[in-house]
Amino acid sequence: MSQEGVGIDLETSLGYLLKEASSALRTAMEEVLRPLGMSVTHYSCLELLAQRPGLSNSELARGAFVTRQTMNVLLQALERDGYVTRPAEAPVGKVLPTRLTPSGRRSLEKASAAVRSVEARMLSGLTGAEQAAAFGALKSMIRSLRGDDGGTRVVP
Amino acid sequence: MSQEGVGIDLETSLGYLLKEASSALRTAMEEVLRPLGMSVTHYSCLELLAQRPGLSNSELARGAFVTRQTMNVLLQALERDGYVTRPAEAPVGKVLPTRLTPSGRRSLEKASAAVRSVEARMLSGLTGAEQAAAFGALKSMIRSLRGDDGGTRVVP
DNA sequence: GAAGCTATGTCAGAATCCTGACATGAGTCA
DNA sequence: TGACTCATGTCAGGATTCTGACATAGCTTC
Repeated sequence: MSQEGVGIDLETSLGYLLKEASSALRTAMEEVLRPLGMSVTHYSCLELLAQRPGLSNSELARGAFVTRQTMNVLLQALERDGYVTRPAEAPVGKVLPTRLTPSGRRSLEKASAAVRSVEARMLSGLTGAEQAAAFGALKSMIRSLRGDDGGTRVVP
Repeated sequence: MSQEGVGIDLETSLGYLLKEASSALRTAMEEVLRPLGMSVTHYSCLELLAQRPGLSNSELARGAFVTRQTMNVLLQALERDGYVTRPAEAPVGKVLPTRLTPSGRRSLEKASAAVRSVEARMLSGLTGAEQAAAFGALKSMIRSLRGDDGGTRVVP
């Protein structure tokens, strides 16, 4: 069957499959994070800070694939609840380096374990070689879509 | 370096890479669709209808990864602008089968060509074998995340 | 036939996220 | 030094999407 020349064949489109996989992953993450009272963006922010302490608001936003404004309101809430800290004044420029508090680190631990189990389930049907191949393919797709090979990356 | 046992290593996480690739694809699609006055969901709806005429509102929502309510407001706008048609009364049950109008089909043609070029660019650095491997890996991930192998699929 | 379950279309309200805009600080170049 | 460009943090408004809820239709089971 396929298509008669017009349109994109959704059954064989890697783009559609990419969206489908990403959607399924997000749904699965939401399911395990909801009992912890945490959203995906919420978790992403904490995980980023655990690996790169001192990240700025804008860098966190890029790393979590949201805008600066969205990350800003999230950070204000996290700061109010005592999960992260930001200096009152910027040590240099306008950048406010953010750090996890012990409370934030504790909160992240449970969430991270939950997300790790989701990722393990996602990869359960793949061999190590297949995972490596998928990794390389995704890297290539991102590079091609972005146009340039360089660019600012929060997670290189 | 990597991680000291805690958390997910974002540099090697396939989940993070999946989100990154999906985000890059969405951004690229938005860029080419904006000049046509079309959003990604807008385009997805039209493309789905071109391949599966008579799809219902709920089925379109599942295929475009949004809720029924979101697709409903979109369909009302598309119907008002003459891109799709729905019968005033359901021929059977409550399901209203939706179809593209000639105007909608014309509108889709340009958008589809633009999206096709984005997908081609995305895959430009991959061989056919690599694309096939990525396809299989993504299929496996989706199957594992969903838990069951069956389930209702709009695009099988 | 009646009861129960699921799925659909739709409405209303709320939460989320983004676009636009502004002032400020750092780096670059003449 | 001064002008220019770029990035950052932040505020306000608006657009988009989701959650919750309702009535209804079909299917299954008794």
